Amino acid sequence: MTVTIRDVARASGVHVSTVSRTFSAPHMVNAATRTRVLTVAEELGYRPNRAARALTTGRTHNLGLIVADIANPFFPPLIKAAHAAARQRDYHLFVADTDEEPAAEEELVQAFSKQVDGLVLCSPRSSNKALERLAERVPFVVINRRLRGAATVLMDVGHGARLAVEHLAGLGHRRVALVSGPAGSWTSAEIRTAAEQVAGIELVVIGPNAPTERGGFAAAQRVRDAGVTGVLAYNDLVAIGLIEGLGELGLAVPEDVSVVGIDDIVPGRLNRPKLTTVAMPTAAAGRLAVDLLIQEVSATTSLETRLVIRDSTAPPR
Amino acid sequence: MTVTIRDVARASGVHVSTVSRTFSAPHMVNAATRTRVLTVAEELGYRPNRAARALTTGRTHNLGLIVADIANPFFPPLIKAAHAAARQRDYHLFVADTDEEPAAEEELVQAFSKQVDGLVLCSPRSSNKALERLAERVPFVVINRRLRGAATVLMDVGHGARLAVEHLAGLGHRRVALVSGPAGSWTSAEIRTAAEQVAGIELVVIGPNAPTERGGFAAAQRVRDAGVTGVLAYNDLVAIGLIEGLGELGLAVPEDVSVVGIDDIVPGRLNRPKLTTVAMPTAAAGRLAVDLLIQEVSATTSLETRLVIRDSTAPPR
DNA sequence: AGGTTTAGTGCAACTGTTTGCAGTCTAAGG
DNA sequence: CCTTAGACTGCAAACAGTTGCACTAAACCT
Repeated sequence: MTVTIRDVARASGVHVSTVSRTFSAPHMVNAATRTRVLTVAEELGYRPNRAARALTTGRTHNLGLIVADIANPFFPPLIKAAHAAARQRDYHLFVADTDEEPAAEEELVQAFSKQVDGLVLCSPRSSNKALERLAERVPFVVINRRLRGAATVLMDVGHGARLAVEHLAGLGHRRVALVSGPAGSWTSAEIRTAAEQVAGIELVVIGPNAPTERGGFAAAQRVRDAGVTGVLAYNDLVAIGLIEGLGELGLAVPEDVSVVGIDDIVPGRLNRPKLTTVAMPTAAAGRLAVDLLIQEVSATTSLETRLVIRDSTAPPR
Repeated sequence: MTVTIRDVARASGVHVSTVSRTFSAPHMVNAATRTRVLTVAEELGYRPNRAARALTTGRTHNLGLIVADIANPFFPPLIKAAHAAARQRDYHLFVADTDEEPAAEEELVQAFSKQVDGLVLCSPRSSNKALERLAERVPFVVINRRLRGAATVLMDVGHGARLAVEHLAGLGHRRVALVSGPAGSWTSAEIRTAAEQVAGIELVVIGPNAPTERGGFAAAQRVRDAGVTGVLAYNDLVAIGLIEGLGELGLAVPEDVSVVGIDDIVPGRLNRPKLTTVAMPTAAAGRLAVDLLIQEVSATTSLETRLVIRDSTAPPR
């Protein structure tokens, strides 16, 4: 029914091992036989059975990608790029999501570990200890989290955050709020450290907050009370919620308060105001992570971010 | 190194076949032995090797999902739901994207066919003939396309479109444009048929158009020239582009023209105007498709859509 | 009591590929 | 002309499970 290596062998008058080799080690077989085998294989419609191959070699040619939430607009470009990179090297990609529950993370890694050659973890929330334990089961590369010993792809939010605050400073803002993210987030810490380094700015930190519109909305009150004219939000969702919340309090953006987001996930041209934000190289990160994984190189990479200035920032009045 | 079924067999004093059965057909083995085997397996940290299992059974316990573009906000909720449904039944999901190129579709199916037990195709663009050919290679279920012989999950856009046009009619609009989608799209045809059935409305069809913001933007001119007061757009992206385009021509939404989109993909509360649109049950579709696939039932299902009324529609003035 | 079902387990063949080892043949080196 | 190193290719044993069949022993039936 399904055509196997044996059928091809029989039809082309060679031994199965030769057929096997024309696919997995072409240089070991004579050019003439190789082309013969290949044409016969083509005619018969032979496709190597990956399960069988996996069984002998121990490599599945599958990779796993674990993100917090597939439906979070931050991730799809990353997933897409990772997928493309994998495909290019004849790997396939499983995508899983933890639904923002750190507990699901370990469980997923366990479930995947036997059937992938490696894993990409995006902003994992598990403890260092847990991650080190998992690293023994299956090789992985981490995105947006510093972890000694593991290959790492970082997006330099720190740099982006500094650009953002400098942008606000340049517009004349002197008192700026940082509406931070969830406690324990590497990204959030990174942003804060960078923001604090900008000279000539008085920084007030408001948080921790949930990294959602709701979280931003809830922070509006405190932002107003802080008496700031500029805000850097943990991410775009928070920024959106915040702008909405400020509106309820009678404060207009950017007229009364300037707001900068992070991630650049807000699509569409319909947004008012269009959000000034820090664009993240998500696609590059996805691609790179997969490349590192396949080539089994253990490196730490830091990707550039950039500030996109739109309409949610203006000089203070 | 890796612990196999044989190690478990030895350690628990039974034959490998018994161990195999405690995992793949528990009812066939005595309760006492079963628990003994299970505890031994647990102690040894045994995990069944899916590749080996796939080799003998011919079933990989993997499914494939092919969409046009992972990064298109319409799909992630569908992917997420499909993934969750698969996981629940101990299946894993490969996601692939065609990058909107119909040619990539067939190629992907080919590549997947040997290593998945089934495929979910979202709005496939290949010809009926090509699809029928592919159906012989691997079972699949189709989302948003009618195809005899294949299991099908439809989202009832027709109904949604009718609701939308009736909503416009109810507001007092008499002349309405349908800014349609790409030629050959099942969805676009469906929308048109439904829209034409609404009584008391003069419908002018403008299109075909690219299903993008750019496409909508480009259609603005013709919409103005058509002298309509209401518009139903092929999807939200088109609607957004159109609103932008109308703006450039000096027409305000909803004051001068009412616009209804389809898909409900525009997130965030910052949009002005907030788009009246037809919400699609994408998550339900993803879940259902996977369920149908796993259970190998061949059915045609039609999922309800609903109209979400926001701020982009108003009575004509 | 004798025959028959039934539950539980063992045996061994089989799945499709890879790969170390051994053999053959050719061409180059001495 | 003999030796030897390559270049190819064949052989057969893995890889980690599943499954039809045979077998045993206990339970059931009349």
